Amino acid sequence: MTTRADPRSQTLRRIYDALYSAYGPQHWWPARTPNEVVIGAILTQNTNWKNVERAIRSLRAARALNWRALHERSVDEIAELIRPAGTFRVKARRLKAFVDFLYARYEGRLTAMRDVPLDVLREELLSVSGVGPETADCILLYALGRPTFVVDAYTRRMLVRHHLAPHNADYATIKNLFEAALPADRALYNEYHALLVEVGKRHCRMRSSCDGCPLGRFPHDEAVF
DNA sequence: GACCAGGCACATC
DNA sequence: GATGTGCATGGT
Repeated sequence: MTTRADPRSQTLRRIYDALYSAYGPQHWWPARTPNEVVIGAILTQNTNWKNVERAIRSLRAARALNWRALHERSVDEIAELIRPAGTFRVKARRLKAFVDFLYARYEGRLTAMRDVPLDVLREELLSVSGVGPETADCILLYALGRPTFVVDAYTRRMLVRHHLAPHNADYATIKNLFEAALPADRALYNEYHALLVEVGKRHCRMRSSCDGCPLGRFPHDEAVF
């Protein structure tokens, strides 16, 4: 069991401070509305965010960037609109699965989820086809404002590089590492994840280097991913 | 032309 | 229950 007194917890808090000092507030998630957050969370699966933006613009131009439209349109129609996001047939099915769930359980409104306990809601989201742990946590944190830590590929890389987790640590283990180290604060979880993406994009992907990385003073390997 | 990007479901062992 | 594979675009 990890506790807040665990040296690793202290390191995770120091890493947050270092990232925040270096980059400042990130103003995440990059979406205009909670609905867009959910749609973006599904579209960004294994996909560069720029391609997601194209797909979201396409949906908006077709007046399909809302639950009613997605509920009424066919999977094939949605697929054509989101083509730039890649794996578009799969993602069209997943958007459809989510909107079907939203209508079946919450009258087609995210706001109707307001009074559902976090753990219950998380399980419900995970039961939707196409919503795995990361997508569920993105929805909970960024669309619904719930304090749940989002673990993505950058988060995992950072932890492995800095010897804070083994490369094969599963999602729940990594999530618990952060949640044990930090108070259950929505704004803090939001900012930390966003900062990890920023440092990851700059320093922790293929052909990037550790030069100038704000985490340089923390023990790490300069591995290439 | 190869490789990668803010995962997930499904098949198979 | 661990591991492998398909999905498919646009950028580098």
